[in-house]
Amino acid sequence: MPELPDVEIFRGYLDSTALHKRIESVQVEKARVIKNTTVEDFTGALPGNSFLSTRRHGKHMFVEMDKADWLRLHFGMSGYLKYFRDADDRPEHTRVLFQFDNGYYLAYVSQRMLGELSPVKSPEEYLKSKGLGPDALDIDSDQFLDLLKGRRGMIKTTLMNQQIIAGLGNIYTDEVLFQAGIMPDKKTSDLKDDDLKHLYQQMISVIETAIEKSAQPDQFPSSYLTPRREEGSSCPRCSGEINKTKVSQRGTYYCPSCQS
DNA sequence: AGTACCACCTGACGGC
DNA sequence: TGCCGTCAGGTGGTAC
Repeated sequence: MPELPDVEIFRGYLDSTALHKRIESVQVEKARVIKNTTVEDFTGALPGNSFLSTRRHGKHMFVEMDKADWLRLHFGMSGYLKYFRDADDRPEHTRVLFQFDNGYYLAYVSQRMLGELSPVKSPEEYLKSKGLGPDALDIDSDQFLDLLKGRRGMIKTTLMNQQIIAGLGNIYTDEVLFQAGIMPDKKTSDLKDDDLKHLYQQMISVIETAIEKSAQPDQFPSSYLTPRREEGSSCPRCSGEINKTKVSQRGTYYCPSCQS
């Protein structure tokens, strides 16, 4: 699930559980998820630190440490965090485990191991080095237009490009385009300014709604497409059939009569 | 600039 | 029951 709203929920979860607790030890179960440093340096640098604060940019989460570099967490396609005390509650695919001096643990879980953790000097430096675009919640309508105008690719591809705008992935891009009534394979350059303004409003609305609903699709408004991502389901607006296709090699759901 | 294709991983599911 | 292809909400590299 980890797109912008999911990562924002993870951030709030870490804030309300693991902040300001002294790290006693760090256990790396799968070295593959640690990037830009060795497992030894990673596990050696953290004990004695506390998590001071968190930030999020797009799908990345940054954790400020009091003595070491910032910690960057990315969740890939299957990652999440879990704070627990009893060993029985330890999630199955725990890849990194932080132990605090209050006896609790924070697990970084990633079944498919496509996520990653790395130390970074600062969030800004990392974002710059990767060329990430601004966070989707950090731009206004005019900036959105500037970022998208003149793009020749398909609108779904453009919205999912983290170098243009950071935060939207496959699921939420489909939802935003459904709410905006725009076909995912429409060329971005074919959209009028008014279309882009409407699209911007829907993007903000979808993201804010998703965060408000804890990124749980079963709590989304009944007008949302996301809980109906399966072939043969019916459109929440017109009751017609939801179609599935591929855009940029990704499974794409849309309503052929509500989107054009 | 844009796109197709492959790779990285694990696991669930449907067909045979 | 077992094997196999396909697919899954991410990203990065390569080749055209």
